[in-house]
Amino acid sequence: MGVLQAKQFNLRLTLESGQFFRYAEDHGAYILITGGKTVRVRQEDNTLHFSGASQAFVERLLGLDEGYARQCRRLSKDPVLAPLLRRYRGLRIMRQDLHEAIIGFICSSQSNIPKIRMNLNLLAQGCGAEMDGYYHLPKPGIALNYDIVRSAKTGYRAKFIVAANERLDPLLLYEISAAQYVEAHTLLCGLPGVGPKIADCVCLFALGHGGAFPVDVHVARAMRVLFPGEDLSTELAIKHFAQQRWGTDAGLAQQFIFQWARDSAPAMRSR
DNA sequence: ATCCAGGAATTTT
DNA sequence: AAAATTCATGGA
Repeated sequence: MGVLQAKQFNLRLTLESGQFFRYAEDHGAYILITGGKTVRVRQEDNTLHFSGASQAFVERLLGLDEGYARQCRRLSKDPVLAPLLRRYRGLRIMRQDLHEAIIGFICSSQSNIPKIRMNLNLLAQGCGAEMDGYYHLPKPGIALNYDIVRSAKTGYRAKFIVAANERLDPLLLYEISAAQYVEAHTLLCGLPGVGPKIADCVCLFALGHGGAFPVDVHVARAMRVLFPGEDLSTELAIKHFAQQRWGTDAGLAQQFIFQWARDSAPAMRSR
């Protein structure tokens, strides 16, 4: 058990913003099933009650480091972003387990959040690592059975998940985590089923590379609405524009833009 | 029924 | 090199 103060933090918004999939709801609290721990977290205003892991583990996972206020202050100077920051104040970037994030985001290709969560739940159950009544994803070095991955309804992604998992030994995982942003992105893109978008998701949500800017179909649409007149013809052009405009805060900006795009999806459907 | 979903790999211009 | 097609599956 533990208690910590967390100002400018919204647990629900952060967990349900599409960056993290291994959680379950339980009577107003969240169970986070990650990193070999089953963590229970509940927020009351600026107070966070937690159990199942150390305070340091919880703070790292949820992105509760200093620096958020400064990042928000810098991004608020952008008149386009300022209203989004006000609306979604407390939305943070998590720092997840690298191996779990890679598997999770391979599942994310051409999918949706509820289905990704279902895939990972089935995969964890199929691999059988139960703890505290919850099933955890297999750790690095545990070979994945293709039929089990396939039976998790991962579709055409199953072979990528198995093949990527084969390559993800502790040494490669360490090299990825120790690398700078661009090199980490390159290494990740070398994995089966990992392209530039998923590599940026991993860089941002697991490795803490604040300049990473994953461009999915929603963010691309939103960027073209928010910045008409700019050359945002390709995903790469959008990413470069964002990195030039927001630098190492680009990733946080992306998270606000993605949230806004989700909320206003119907209105943008015809773009 | 038909279409789309936080893309990437493969094949075809 | 750029553009089109394919890849499973669940939900609307």
